Amino acid sequence: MGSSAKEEARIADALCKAVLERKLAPGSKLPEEELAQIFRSNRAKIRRVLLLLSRSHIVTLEPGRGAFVSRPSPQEARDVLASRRLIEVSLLARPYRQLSAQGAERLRRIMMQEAQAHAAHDAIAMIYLSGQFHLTLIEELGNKVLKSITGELILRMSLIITMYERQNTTCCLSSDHHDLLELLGAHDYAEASALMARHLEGIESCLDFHREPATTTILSQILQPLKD
Amino acid sequence: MGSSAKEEARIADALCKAVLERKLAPGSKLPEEELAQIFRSNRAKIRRVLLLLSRSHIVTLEPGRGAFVSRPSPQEARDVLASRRLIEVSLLARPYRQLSAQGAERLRRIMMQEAQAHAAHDAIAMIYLSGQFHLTLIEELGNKVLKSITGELILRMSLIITMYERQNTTCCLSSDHHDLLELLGAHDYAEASALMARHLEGIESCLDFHREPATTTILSQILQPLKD
DNA sequence: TCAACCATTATTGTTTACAATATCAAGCCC
DNA sequence: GGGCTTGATATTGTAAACAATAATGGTTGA
Repeated sequence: MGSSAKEEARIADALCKAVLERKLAPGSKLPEEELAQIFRSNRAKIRRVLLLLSRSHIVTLEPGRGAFVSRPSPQEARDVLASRRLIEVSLLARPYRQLSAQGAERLRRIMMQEAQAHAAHDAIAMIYLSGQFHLTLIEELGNKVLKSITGELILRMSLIITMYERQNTTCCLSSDHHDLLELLGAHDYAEASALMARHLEGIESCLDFHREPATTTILSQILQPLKD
Repeated sequence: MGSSAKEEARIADALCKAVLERKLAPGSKLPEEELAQIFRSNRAKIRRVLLLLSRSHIVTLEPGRGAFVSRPSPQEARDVLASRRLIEVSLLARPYRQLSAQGAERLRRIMMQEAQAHAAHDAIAMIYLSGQFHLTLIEELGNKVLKSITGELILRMSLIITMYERQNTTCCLSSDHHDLLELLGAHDYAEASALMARHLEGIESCLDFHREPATTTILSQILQPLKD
């Protein structure tokens, strides 16, 4: 059975989800044996997953020392942010196609879930849904390749925000998503693009690259609930 | 010694180079044992390389059947082309920084090599240098993340062109690179961006997605000279 | 008391052999 | 004769044992 790829995808997704939800802090060690136990897998599969994640810059492999959750440098962080800005802002300014009725509906549905998560003070759900909103937008106005590229950038942004976020800041204004959808419904892409630029700059303004955070974080209880 | 990563990078680079130079046709089978012999390596390393290349969409792993050079579908091809166009055209329109004197010098050097390759009718060198020109441009006006993203897209474009190129067409007008550099030297980014759009559209117009090409290609003699 | 050194332990990296699967060819039935 | 089944072969996939390396802790000597 070719279920091995599926199982590895499951493990990789669980790790990515943990990164996305800010549970796995940058710098955390990822011991192979321990991960194998947590996911009821074996070292070989874990090893392949870590190799793939290292290619996505989510994990850093240090030869002889093992795998760690990546700690993007300030420069890398700036580059990731700027790249994402370029893609999303430019796509909105000149989308490959108009936003369809179904597309608008998909986005509206996500936005409503965001509102629910906001009301429930579910920060984790809000982070996830915010990403989904952006990715769906890109898929609707752009294509799957851009979506996959941006998906990786969003994942890296999670690490960046975890490392460099200022205290007492409330990032990710979900009200922007509402306004964005309204502009897109009116096919005012120029204004939507400008709003997206402000939206992303808003996120960036919450970051402070001067403080070198001591994100030595630990693991097993945090990952334990992921195994199912 | 941590030389294993280096060796795997060497093998991956050789395979990518072969794809770039259109020597490895899409659909070609990549048997692990044979690759191990060609590169004087072992199956385990080859296996890791193929896994990584599959993540870059250069190689497709079919469970139980092995690794093949990817055959991008017409839809994937269109998406890759459009994504690259978005990134390069947008970056030129609003670069992160002005083109520096050193940057212009780097580009000029590549362009001169292109002219030499053109004079020598060295098609392979021309393909490689054209890619280098675009990547250097992105690094100078943008950043390393965008460069790496575009590098992967260019690699995928090689597969696409191999599969869908019309007969008797001369793609990649190197004269465009000359004009581009001139516009950038004058800091006329709007015009440079427009030229880049035409340049990339020119490449796309050489493609024909209707013909399903029988690119069942073979391997060992083609890869043999790569082993050194 | 602290620092350097050495032995121990744990973790990673590699190789090997083995199991599973797909491919191919011949034979057989229709 | 064509297509299907069946066995042989080759290739991929997996597991386990082994080797190498880095982290750990304790000892020794100043």
